[in-house]
Amino acid sequence: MLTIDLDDSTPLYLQVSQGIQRAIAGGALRVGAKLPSVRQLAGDLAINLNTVARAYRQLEEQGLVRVRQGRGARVASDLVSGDRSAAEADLRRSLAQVFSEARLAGLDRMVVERAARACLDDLEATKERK
Amino acid sequence: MLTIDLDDSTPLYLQVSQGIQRAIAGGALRVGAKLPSVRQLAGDLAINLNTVARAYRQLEEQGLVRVRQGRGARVASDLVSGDRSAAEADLRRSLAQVFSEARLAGLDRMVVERAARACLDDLEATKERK
Amino acid sequence: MLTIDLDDSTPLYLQVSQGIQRAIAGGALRVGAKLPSVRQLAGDLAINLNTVARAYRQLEEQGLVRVRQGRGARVASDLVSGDRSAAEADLRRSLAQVFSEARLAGLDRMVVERAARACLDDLEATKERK
Amino acid sequence: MLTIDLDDSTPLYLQVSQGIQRAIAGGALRVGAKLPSVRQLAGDLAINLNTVARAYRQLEEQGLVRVRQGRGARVASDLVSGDRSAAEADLRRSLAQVFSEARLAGLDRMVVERAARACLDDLEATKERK
DNA sequence: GTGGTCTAGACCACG
DNA sequence: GTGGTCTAGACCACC
Repeated sequence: MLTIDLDDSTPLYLQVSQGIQRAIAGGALRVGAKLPSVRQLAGDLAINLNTVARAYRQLEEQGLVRVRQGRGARVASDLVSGDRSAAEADLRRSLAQVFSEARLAGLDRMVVERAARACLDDLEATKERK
Repeated sequence: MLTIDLDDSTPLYLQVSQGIQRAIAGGALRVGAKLPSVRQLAGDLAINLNTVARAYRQLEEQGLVRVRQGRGARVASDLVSGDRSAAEADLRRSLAQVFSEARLAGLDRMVVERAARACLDDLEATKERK
Repeated sequence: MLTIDLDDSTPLYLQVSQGIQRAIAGGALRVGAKLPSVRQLAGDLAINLNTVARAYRQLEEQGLVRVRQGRGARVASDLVSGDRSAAEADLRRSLAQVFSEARLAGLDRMVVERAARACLDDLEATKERK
Repeated sequence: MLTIDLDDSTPLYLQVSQGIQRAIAGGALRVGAKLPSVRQLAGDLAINLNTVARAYRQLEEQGLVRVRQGRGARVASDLVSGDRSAAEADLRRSLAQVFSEARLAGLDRMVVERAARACLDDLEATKERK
C-alpha cells in the first residue's frame, strides 16, 4: 500500500509521509492506529532509517501522528490545522497544474473527469466501511 | 497571468515553465503564438535571465516550444509526446495526493468536487473560443 | 498537584521528578515529609512502576529525597548541593530562553513580567505558612 | 553570541535554533537579516553540516526564517504564529520549573528577581536601538 | 556558491 | 526494542 519509487524525483521522505497521509485521509489508518516502527518500515521499504524518521517527524509536526519515545508512533488525528480557505486556494492551484499536464499529455476531458471521480471514490471507500 | 511567488518553494524555473504550460493547455497561447523574449520575461518577472532560459529549454525539450536563434520562441505544439497510459497513471497519482491533502485540510467532498469541476471548466473556457 | 501529560514530549520520569521538585521548592512537601510509595504513585498516575522509580532515584541523587528499603521515601532536604554561581548562570540561561520564546509568541513585556511575579509569588505562598 | 556546549544535554540542533531565536527576539537579528550559510556556521561551531541544516529547517517551519535554494537564509519574521493564551500557559509552566530549580539551588528570591529583570532588560536592549 | 537529500553507522534515552 | 541524535561523506538541484 505504501510504495516508494526511486525513479520519482520526489524526495523519499516525502514519498513516505505522503503515502501515510493518503492512508490516513482514506481511512486505511484510523485515529489511534499504530504505525510500523521506524526500523521496520525502513527495512520493508529498503531505505535508510533516518529517511523514515524524518517522514515521521514531519507527520508529527503536522499533528497527524503522535510519536512517543520507546512506544512507537500512532495516528493522532485525521485533520491538519490550518486555514480552510487557504487550503481551498492550494487545492485549486494544484488542480490547475495537474489538469493542464493531463490535457497536454493528450488525455481528453472525459478521461480526466473519470479519473478524478475514481480517485475521490477510492478515497471515501475505506472510510465509509467504518 | 504568469506570476512568480518567491515564497513558494517551487523552483523559480518551474513556476515559469508551468505557468506557460497552463497557458498553452488552456488555449491562451495557441500553436504558433510568439512567447516573450527571455530577456523581456526575465525583466517583467524580475528574476534572473538564466532562470527564464532554463524554463524555455525545458519547454523545448517537451516539444511544446520551438526556440530559434535570434527569432524568438514560438509555441510548437499543445501536446507533449509520451505514453498516454503512463500519463493517466501520473494523473491518478497526482490526484490521489492532491485530494488527500484537501480532505486532511478539512475540505469536504462537495467542495473538492466543485473545485475540480471549476478548474476543468476554466481550462476549456478559452479553448472553446477558438 | 502532580500531573502527567502524555502529550508533553518531556520524558515521563522527568515530569514526575520535576513535579516533586516544585512541591519541595514551594513548601508543599517539607523536609521529613513522606512521599507516596513508588507503587502507589505509579498506580495513581497510571504509569509504569519503573518510571516512578527512576524519578525517585534521580531525586535521591540530587539529595532531595532519601529512600530507605522497605520504609518508603522521605524529603531529605530542600536544597540541592552545587555551586551557587553555576546555578545562577543556569538560571540566566534558562530565563533568556523562556523569555525569548514568550516574546516571539507575541507576549509583551508587561505580560511576561506579570507572569514572572505571579510564579514567584506562588512559589513562596505555601512556604510562608511554615 | 551563538555558542555550543557539548556538555549540555540539549540537542545540538536545538542549541543552534534556540540561539538564533534569542538573537531574533532580542533584535540582534532583524527581519530581513541574512543568516550565515549552513556550511559556514557548521564550520564556525565545529559541528556537522546536517545539524545546522536541521536547525534552519526547524526555524523555517516556525516561520521565523525563510530559506531559499542557492540564496541562503534570511529572517522572515520576529513572531511565531500560535495561540497567545497557550503561549502564556507555556510561559508560566516553564517559569514555575525554572524558579523552583533556582530556589532549590539556594538562590534567594531577590537574586532570582534580579536575574529575571536583567534578562528581560537584555532582551529589550538591542531592540530599542532600532 | 547556496541548500536539499540520502546513506551508513554509532551511541544514547526512554519505558 | 522503541525513537532521537549526531557524524561523515556523497551527490544533486538551484540560481
